[in-house]
Amino acid sequence: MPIFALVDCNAFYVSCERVFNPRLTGVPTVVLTNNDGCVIARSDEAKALGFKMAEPVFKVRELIKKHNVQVYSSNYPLYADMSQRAVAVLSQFTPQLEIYSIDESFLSLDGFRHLDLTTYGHEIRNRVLQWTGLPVCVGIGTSKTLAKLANKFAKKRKQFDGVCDLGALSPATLNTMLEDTALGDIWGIGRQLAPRLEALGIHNARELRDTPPKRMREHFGVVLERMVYELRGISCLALEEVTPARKEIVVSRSFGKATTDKGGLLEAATHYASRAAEKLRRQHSVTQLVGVFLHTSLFNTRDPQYSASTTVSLAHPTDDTREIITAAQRGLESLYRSGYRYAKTGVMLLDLQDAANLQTAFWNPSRPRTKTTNLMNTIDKINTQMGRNTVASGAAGRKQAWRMRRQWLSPAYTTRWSDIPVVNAT
DNA sequence: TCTGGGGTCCTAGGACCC
DNA sequence: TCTGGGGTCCTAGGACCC
Repeated sequence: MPIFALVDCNAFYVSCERVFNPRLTGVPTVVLTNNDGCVIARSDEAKALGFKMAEPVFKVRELIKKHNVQVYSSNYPLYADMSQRAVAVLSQFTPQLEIYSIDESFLSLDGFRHLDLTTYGHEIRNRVLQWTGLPVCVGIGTSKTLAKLANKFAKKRKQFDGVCDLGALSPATLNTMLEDTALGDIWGIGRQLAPRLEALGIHNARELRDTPPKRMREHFGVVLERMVYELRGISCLALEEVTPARKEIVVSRSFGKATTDKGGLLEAATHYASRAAEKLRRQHSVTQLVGVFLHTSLFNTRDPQYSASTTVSLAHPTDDTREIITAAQRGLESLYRSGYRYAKTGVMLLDLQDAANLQTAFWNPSRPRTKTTNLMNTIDKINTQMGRNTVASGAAGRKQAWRMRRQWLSPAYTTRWSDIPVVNAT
């Protein structure tokens, strides 16, 4: 039987801010989504004050003011860099690791059965904290689903002190803990599934575990069937060490302020198209189908609503920013209707293929591949070294009135020379 | 006034084929 | 008047994740 550990960083974005701003320690702090729209990370103090996950900021203005809560805009370059550092530490504890998200990794502990895994978990926890400044919790179990659950116990129940190995618990204790676990706390059960399970008389994790898998398959399909096995400790979901190439790439943003202006929309689409093309090249893929969508605000019900999407096929597979921009602009032109206040647009790259596997005959004969590749590589290199958008399409605009709000952005402490913190020793 | 962004997997149903 | 069965591929939509 495999053994998995899930290592998850506590309030990751808030913790990243705290590493470089220790003044925030013990102070209620929240981090917001892009556009400063919703709360996505909360310190323990903020949770205690009643801040909810994904709550819109305008609903909690008073609460922020009343308790002098510290507010930060999302600083993704900082979080991505801190995430890499944490993974580098975790890699010292296992040869097999899956980066599951920016703040979570699955570790295979198959080769460490001879150790006391709870102790090992504490070593992981201590070293990540000491070397990166990030507090993490560790959950250990014989399936990914159980490791996720164990992590939740490690986080919520003080007696575990941040590390919970389900294998170290007696069956009776585990049963009680599963009975106390709401369906929604299980990995893979969301808002829709929970009430449907309740209707079948299944109310907690233990009852789901003890349901015949076949029954779940009949009612919900293979996903829930697998979940029952996973809860029984029979692993169905393997560790994925190499991140597979993305099957689609999406770049989309809500606007800082709704716009009626076609020019602004085209600028935004151009900007998103070039960001998407960068991502495409980074994973060495090519696209032959570019999707575009735009819509008005889902929340402003007084304004007339409009939502549309389309795809534009390309004659040849490509990773050329210029071709992708042209396609995105054409798509947007065809969708645009005047008289609406648009809140969001996005560009998708679909039908992705591995560039290396493509036969030369499929490339655009009017654009020699080597020339395109050299140009794109050069642009990517410049933008990596000199900062994003050092070289960019003029059609993305200079004013960028549509760009997102980030009112409370912290410095790029680890990724921009001018922002590196200065330490004074006296 | 103000509500994120980027993904995956699965299923059902239609088109089409032999 | 009668009108199979099985397979694949594609797409849209639902549900979930962080």
